[in-house]
Amino acid sequence: MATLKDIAKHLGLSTTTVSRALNDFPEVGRDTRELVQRTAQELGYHPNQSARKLVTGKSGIVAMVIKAPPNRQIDPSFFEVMGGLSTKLAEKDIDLILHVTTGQDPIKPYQRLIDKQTVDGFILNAPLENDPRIDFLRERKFPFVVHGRAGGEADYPYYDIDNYGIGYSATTLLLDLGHQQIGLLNGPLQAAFAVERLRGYTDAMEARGLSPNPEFLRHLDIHQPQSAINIAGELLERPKRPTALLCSSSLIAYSAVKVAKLEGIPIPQQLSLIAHDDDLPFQSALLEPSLTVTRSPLRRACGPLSEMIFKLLEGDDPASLQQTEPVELVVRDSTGPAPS
Amino acid sequence: MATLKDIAKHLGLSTTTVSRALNDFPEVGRDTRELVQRTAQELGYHPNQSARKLVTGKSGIVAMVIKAPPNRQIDPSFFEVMGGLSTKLAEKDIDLILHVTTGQDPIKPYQRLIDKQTVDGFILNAPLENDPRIDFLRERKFPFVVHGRAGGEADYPYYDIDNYGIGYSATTLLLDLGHQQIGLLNGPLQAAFAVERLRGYTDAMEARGLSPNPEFLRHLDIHQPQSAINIAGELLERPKRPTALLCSSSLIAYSAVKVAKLEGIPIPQQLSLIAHDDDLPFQSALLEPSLTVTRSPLRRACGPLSEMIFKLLEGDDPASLQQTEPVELVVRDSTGPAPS
DNA sequence: CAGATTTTTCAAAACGTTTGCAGGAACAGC
DNA sequence: GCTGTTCCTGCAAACGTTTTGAAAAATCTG
Repeated sequence: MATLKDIAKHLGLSTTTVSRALNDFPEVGRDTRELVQRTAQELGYHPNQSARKLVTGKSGIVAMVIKAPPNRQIDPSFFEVMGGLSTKLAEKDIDLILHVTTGQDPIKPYQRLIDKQTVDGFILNAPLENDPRIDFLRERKFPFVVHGRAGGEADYPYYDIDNYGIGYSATTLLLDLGHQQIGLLNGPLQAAFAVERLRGYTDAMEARGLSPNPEFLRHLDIHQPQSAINIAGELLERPKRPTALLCSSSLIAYSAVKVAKLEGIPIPQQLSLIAHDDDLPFQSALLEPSLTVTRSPLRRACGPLSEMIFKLLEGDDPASLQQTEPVELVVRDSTGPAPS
Repeated sequence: MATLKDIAKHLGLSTTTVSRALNDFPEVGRDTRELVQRTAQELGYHPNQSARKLVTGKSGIVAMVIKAPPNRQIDPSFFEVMGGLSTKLAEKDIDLILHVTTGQDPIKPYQRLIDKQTVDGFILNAPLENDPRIDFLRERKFPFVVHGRAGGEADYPYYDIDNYGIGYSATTLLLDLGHQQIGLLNGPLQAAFAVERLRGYTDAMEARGLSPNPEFLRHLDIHQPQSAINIAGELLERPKRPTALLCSSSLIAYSAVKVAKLEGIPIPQQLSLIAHDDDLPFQSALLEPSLTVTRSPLRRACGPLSEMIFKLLEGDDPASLQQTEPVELVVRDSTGPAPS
C-alpha cells in the first residue's frame, strides 16, 4: 500500500504538499499538482480512510438499522431501498453498513455505532408516529435522514410520500363514484404513514359531510397477506358490508381480491378496490382485475435520500433537506360506480 | 467522547497502562485493572475504531457485495443470509457493509473496498463455477469466506450444502419409485451449485445403467417464476414427457404444479415432483400437494459463516475452515410410483 | 539487608492523514 | 536596490490507539 509519505519521498516533496495536491487545494502549483496526481495514480495510491477519519472525523460510512422481529420475515421493501441506496451512495464513495437487530431496544444499535465512532450518519426507515430513534439522534445532534416522516413537527431531513394525499385523493375518488360505505385496510397506527392516511381518509369523508364508520377501519401489518385475508373476510362477510375498500398496500388488495372471489362478490360491480402501490416487483397492473392505485415507486426514494445524506454530511442545514413526493393516481379496472 | 488519555489523566496513570488494563493484558496489576475498567465504564469510554485500525490494521468491518442486474430484482435469499449474518456478526462486534453493484465488472467493488482499507474481509455468495472473485482475492491473500463453493479444488474457507448429494439422493428416490424419464429443472450452469446437482443427478442415473435424456435437462434462473412456467410447460406439453421432475427450487416446483394443473396432469399419479427447499418464507409444506423436498434451511448458514470469518480474522488456517452441510430428504405428497 | 527476580508501570514511537503557521522564492512597484 | 505582494512549499503538531523497550517498584532469596 502506497502512502502519502511514499509519494513524497519519491518526488522529494513534503507530505503536506502531496496531501494538498491530491485534495485540489488552490495554493499548490499547477505543475506540482499534476505531477503528484500522476505519480499517485502510478503508485496505486489510495488514501487510508481510518487515518483520514482520525483527523477529519469523517469515516465515509453511513448505517441503516433494520428491525427483524423474531419470527417474522423482514419487510422486502427495506431491502429494496437498501439496495438502491447502496448503489447511489457508492457513487459518492460512501459505504453503507447494514445492521439487522432482533433485540427489543430500538436505540441500542444506534448507540453502539455512535460510540464506536464508525459512522457519519444514519438512514432511518419505517418511522413510528412517535419514534424514539428520532428523539435520540436529534438530542445527540447526530446526522440522520428519515425515509418517511414521524408525527409532530418535522425539523429533521426526510423524504416522504404524501400519505395524507393518498388517503384524501383515493377516498375522494371513491366518493365521486358514489360510494359512502368505504372501508380502510390501513397499516398499524404506530406507523406514521398509517396515521397520515387515516387523516386524509377522514378529512375527505368529512368534507362531504360523512363520518367514517369505525367498524370499517382496520389496522394491520401490510406485509402479512394472511392477516389481510382474515380481516378482509371479516369485513366482507358482514351483512352490511362496505362497497369500497381502500387498501394500504397492493398485497392487501390482492388478499381482498381473493376473498371477494371466494365470496362471489364481483369487482368492481359490487365492490371497488383501490390500493397504494410501492411499485415493488409485485405487479398490481397484471392483477385480475387490474388495480386502481395511488402509485409511488419506492425506488425513487433512493436518489433523494442519498443526495440528502450527502449534503447533510457536507454541513448543509438539516431543515432545508426535506422533500415530499406527490403521488400519482392511476385509475384501472378495480373501481367503479357504487352499486345502487 | 472520552479517550484513553482522559482516563489516564483522570487516574494519574499512563495511557499504556490504561490500554493494557482494558485489553486484559496479564502484566497489569489486578487492582489497577479493575480500577481502570470501572472508570472507563463511568466515563463512557469506547475505543475509537479508526485509531485502533491505524495501528492494528483491523477495522472490525467485513463486506458483502451483491450483484443487482439492471432490470431484475435481487434474489431474496441474499437478503435472508445478509440479515442473519448481520445479527450474528454483531454479537462479535463486527459490522457488515453491504454493497450492491449494478456494474458488469465483478472485481471492481472488491478492489475498491480493499484499496480504501475499510474492511478486514469479505463474504462471497452465489459463487460461479469459475469465479473470478475467488481468484482475485486468493491472489491478493485477502481474507474471505464463501457461502457455497466454486468448481475445482476448494482451498478457501466455505460453507456449502451437499449439492451433489441433493442431485444424487433426489434422483435415487425417484429411480426407486420406478421413474426412468426424469426431468431436471436446474439452475444456470455458470452457478457452481447447478453443476454439482447435475453431476449428482447424472451419477445416480448411471449407477442404474441409465443415461440422462438431454431433452429433459433445463437450466434456468431459479428465482424467476415466469421462465420456470414457460420451461415446465415446454417439457410437459411434449408427447413423450418426463414422469418426474427434479426442481432446483420450490419456486420452480410451484410453477411446475401450476402448469401440471393447467394441463390436467395429476400429481403424483402422472407426475412426481421433488424440489430443493431453502426453507425461505415460501412454504413448500403448505402447497397443494405438499412437496417432497431436499431441505436445508438457508438461515443455518449464518452461524457457521460468521464463526468462520471470525476465526479467519483471528488468523486461523483458511484451509481448516470448510464445512459441508448434509441435506435432509423430506418425503411428502408430490412423489409417487411411476405410472405404468 | 543486599542482591536477584518478578511484577508493574511508563515514555516514546508508530500507524497515515490533515492543517496552522512559518518561510522561501519570484516578481512587481517605487 | 528595497519593500511589499503573491505564490508555493515545508515543518511540526494533532487525531486516538497499540506496542516496544526500559525503568521503577515490589517481592522474594539466602
